[in-house]
Amino acid sequence: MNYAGRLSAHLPRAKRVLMLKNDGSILVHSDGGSYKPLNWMSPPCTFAEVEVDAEEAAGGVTASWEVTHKKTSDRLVVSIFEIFHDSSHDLGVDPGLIKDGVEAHLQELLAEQIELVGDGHTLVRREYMTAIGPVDILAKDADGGSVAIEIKRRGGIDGVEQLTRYLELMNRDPKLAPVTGVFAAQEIKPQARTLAEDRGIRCLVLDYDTMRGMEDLNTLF
Amino acid sequence: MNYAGRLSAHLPRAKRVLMLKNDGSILVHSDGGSYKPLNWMSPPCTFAEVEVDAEEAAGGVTASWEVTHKKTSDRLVVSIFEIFHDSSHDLGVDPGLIKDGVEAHLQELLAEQIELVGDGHTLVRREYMTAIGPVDILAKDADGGSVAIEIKRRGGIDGVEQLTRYLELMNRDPKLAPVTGVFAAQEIKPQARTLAEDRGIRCLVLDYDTMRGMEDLNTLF
DNA sequence: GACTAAATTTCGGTA
DNA sequence: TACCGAAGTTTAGTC
Repeated sequence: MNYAGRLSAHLPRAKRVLMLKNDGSILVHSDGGSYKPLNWMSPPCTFAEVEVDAEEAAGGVTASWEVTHKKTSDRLVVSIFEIFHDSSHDLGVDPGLIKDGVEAHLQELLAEQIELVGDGHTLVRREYMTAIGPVDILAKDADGGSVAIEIKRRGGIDGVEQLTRYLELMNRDPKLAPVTGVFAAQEIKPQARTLAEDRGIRCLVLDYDTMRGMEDLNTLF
Repeated sequence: MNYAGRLSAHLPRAKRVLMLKNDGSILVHSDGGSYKPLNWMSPPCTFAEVEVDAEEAAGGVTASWEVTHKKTSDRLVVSIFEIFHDSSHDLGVDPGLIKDGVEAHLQELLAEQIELVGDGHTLVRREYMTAIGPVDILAKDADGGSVAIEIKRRGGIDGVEQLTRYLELMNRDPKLAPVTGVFAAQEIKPQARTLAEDRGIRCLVLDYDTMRGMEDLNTLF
């Protein structure tokens, strides 16, 4: 199997699972690893069975598939030696996945429990818009100073950079300045913490389960 | 189907393709989209068939699977209503994919053709280590000034941020300072270009095919 | 449609 | 093993 497109890749002959989807896309899976296939072609693409030339046939190839992307020039060529099993099914339209409990939920919880950021803090608003994008939470501290909060599930350097950009911009606005920053995440990487604290940004580790428990209490009483 | 772990997710009843790998992991695919499954459990994990209780059985559930992660508490519960087709195969160990032509190759080519950055430029070294990570290429310009080059396949804002961090640090080093920055990519997003130029970082669009052609010429002569 | 940021990211390399 | 950055990332949301 050979792929040519954004890179070139070759996959040696072996027993594999090929999944052909209804939109012409194809996945080539091995018996391990995570959900990422060894090789694939994303839709929109077209599937075509091509003639096997004499040389290939002599090498044991019984069929050859060519899957080409409709927009880019990406191309995947599959050489079939032997088919151990073949099965086709009509699946119909999928109702889709319902998710719950991602970053948005963390943001919601922290907005409700803004005192976790510090005593006397009050919520101004969630998704406070700036020229370069929305700040997750804007709050005020006990002294009335602005506090910009960036929330992440896992806090890395990129999140600190993002918050730094917001702070830089917001501090140019005389109605808001001075604005301090809080970097809140379920888990904060050491390098991100170092960078944040070096820039005067406070770090806050969030316990999702505890916060959810608090919410349940608030609902009860 | 219900997943509880890093988030909670529910997948309504529908006809789907379930792939059970040898390591106990499971993928749930629909008939469209890209290679990412609707739901899954990554290895290492254990697969177990559990008893169907009376209520579920009354609702049409014929089998129930529970896939649990071995380290985290992630759990995926699959309720089987009907099996349209079932097939099992031993795939053996996979030889794996051979890749060629990624960012590393771009870096290699630009190091060989460093004059593309500017007349009189010379290579100092690739993967120049700093305290916060390796700079892709360190070079010197015609006047002997240091030049830090960050290479990306597709140049976005995050790449500019990365280079900015390196430049900030390197300019504190009297042996290197002043260090100028070059942001090199096959494609540079307009917003990334604006940000880079605003910070005095030069942008350089690389033509992979041309550079590869040059390499072929260098190999010939 | 272009671009940004998140992802149950996964994957590979390095300290 | 932990951490960081790239990925043929994919995906979702916003402008």
